[in-house]
Amino acid sequence: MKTPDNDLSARKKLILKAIVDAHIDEGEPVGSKYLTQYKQLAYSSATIRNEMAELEAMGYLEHPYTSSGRVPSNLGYRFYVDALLQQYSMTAQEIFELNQLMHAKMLELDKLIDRATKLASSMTNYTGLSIKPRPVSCTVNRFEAIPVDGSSFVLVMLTGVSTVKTKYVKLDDEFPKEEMHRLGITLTECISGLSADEITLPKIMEIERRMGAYYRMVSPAIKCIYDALSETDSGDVKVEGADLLLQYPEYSDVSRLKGMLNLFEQKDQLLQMVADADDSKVNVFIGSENSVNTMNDSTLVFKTIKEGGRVVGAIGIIGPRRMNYSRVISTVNQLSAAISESVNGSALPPDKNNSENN
Amino acid sequence: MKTPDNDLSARKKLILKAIVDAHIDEGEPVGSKYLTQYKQLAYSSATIRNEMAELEAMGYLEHPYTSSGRVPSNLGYRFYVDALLQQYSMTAQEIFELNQLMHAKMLELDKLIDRATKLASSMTNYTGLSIKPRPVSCTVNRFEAIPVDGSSFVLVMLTGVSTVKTKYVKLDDEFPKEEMHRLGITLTECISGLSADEITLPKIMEIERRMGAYYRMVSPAIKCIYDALSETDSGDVKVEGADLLLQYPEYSDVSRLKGMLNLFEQKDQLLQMVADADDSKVNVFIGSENSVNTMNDSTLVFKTIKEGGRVVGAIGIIGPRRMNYSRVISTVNQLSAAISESVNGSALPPDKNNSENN
DNA sequence: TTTAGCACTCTTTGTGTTAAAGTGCTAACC
DNA sequence: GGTTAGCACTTTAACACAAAGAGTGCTAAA
Repeated sequence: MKTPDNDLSARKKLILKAIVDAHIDEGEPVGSKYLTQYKQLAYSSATIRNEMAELEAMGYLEHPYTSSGRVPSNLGYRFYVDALLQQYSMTAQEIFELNQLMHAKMLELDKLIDRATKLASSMTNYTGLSIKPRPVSCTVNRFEAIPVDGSSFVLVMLTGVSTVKTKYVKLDDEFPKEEMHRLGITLTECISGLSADEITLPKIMEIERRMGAYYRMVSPAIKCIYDALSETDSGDVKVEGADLLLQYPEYSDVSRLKGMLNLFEQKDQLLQMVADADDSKVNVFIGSENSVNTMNDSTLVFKTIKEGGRVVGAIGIIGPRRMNYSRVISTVNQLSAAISESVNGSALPPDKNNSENN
Repeated sequence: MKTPDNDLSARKKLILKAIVDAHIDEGEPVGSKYLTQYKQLAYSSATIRNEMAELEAMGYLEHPYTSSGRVPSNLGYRFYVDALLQQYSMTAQEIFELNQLMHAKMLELDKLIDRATKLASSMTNYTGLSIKPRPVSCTVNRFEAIPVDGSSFVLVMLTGVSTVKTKYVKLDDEFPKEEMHRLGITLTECISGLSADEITLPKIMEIERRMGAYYRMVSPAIKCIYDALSETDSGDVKVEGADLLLQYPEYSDVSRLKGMLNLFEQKDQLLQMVADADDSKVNVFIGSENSVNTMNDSTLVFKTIKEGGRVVGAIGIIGPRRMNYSRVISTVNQLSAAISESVNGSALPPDKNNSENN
């Protein structure tokens, strides 16, 4: 549901923007009298009152009760984000920190996303979410078996998505170390690039044949590969700076805080949102848009990170619905762009900031 | 400060235990009248009242205000845990789950600790802490360099503590893949078993000499090794099930919840506690024992996990001071014992449960 | 030594009152 | 017609105050 700009007169837009800005600053419902102090609104409180009544009728504002200032509705915030928001430009310090991150040359995606999320959280002062979906069809490009002792080795798997997985494999017997090494090579030759369900019995038999007398190493290794490829904990969501929520009055209500902490534990829901999201722009879920009803008064801003066309993660910021959108959106946008650049080698231009959902 | 048993008459002990039990069950201050319903206490409320007054004078009980039932003090809980608690025995289901964990043969310590913490949290219904200190003198037993492309490789490090670390190393130039492999072997030969500060310039020069014309691969690799060994985020604390806190009324007070969430973010403090702790038994920090004042009304129970005499991690449970101690202590004890067994190969007998601090 | 009884203290809960904030509407004004 | 001033109305927030409830401490009796 796109909200066309021409629904609203220029003055209504001005007033709506002023209300959202004021509410973001003050955290409290804003009244008509308060708005008269804005020099751009050279009208009396009564005029503004009339406009506010109309904006409310249109669904952009809400009344907590019969008479105490107005608060933007989800739709109001949505319009603000889509049409009224002006681009935040980063300070020198912020750009510096961002460059720091990019020059770390920490090319392992997992760690990169964690770091970026931490940075995003500290830059915005909201809680960060480091999201790493485990893609359904994860494949391994290269296997390497590193002997630990005679009867066990570490299987290192370089996946297609700039990550490294390791599994400790315990064998039932003693085997020569050279054979373990050879197993790695054989696995790479036979099943690299295949997803879990493409590793068929004939393939496994082929590997066992190649391993000759040492065929009994194969089965435990394959089991571990299955585990790694179809990891039961199907994705990972790390929460960075949950305590930051508490500085905002909306979370001094225990039940609301509870909802939020619950959301953090139900990582599936977050992963689902990321999976369903538009991966070309910054996504902004305001309030209870998009079904997750626990976050009725919160907003989630995130952008996915792609590698070779595949979504491999996302960094997000979650905070009160009354958040500093321009700041948060541009931070998330810049950081995810920085990571994509780092991972894909070439710099993709950051997307336009605006987004639409619902 | 050990509390000798003979400070208290048998009846006082009985009453103290009854008070702690009742308070754990009900969550509210307990009064003299309430206690008369315990059939073991065949006394009138007045008699119990007198005893309670004395217990309070001795410091075992506290008065929230002039007149509303008593609550155990830190000292009261301490005495309860040290002297009055009887061993909780696990149900068949719990033993089953525990065995499940042990049979997973997931020999990577990190993952093992995470799994066990998750299990401990769900078994006790309190928040779990998966604690992995980065030992000061972390050493690498074996290096392996796995080429990714001509100018980068993944450096896999098998550390002395059953963990695997990987670092992505980006080189400034193109190098043959065989040389990358040879670098791994050379590193293993020259600096395996050394800690970060033992990797001196002569050693590095030796490695460069051995790599001959390819000496320029060495410096980026060494840098990564330094990073890995002295990882700035010097340890890792994962919080499992923070939302479980919210079911306990002590955390419906926002400021207390805030303190707890804060504690979760200040991982250093937790790591310090683990580092200072007695590693031979289950540690129980009750209330504000041991300086961490943010957890005034909470208790932390944890036990370290040792491998080859070194503390390599800990699993812990944190919850309201009014927690089910017997349950929590035995769960933590069993799970950490199971991990130690799994890691050290041989089964160490679980320690005695009791503990003392402060 | 134990118990019954009672006065006392302190919290909790509910109620009524007042002040403040902000709206909605009407009528006047430019 | 758009804008403004004025005023009645509504609702919350804050405060005080009273009544109820719970549990103790103490005294005196069993």
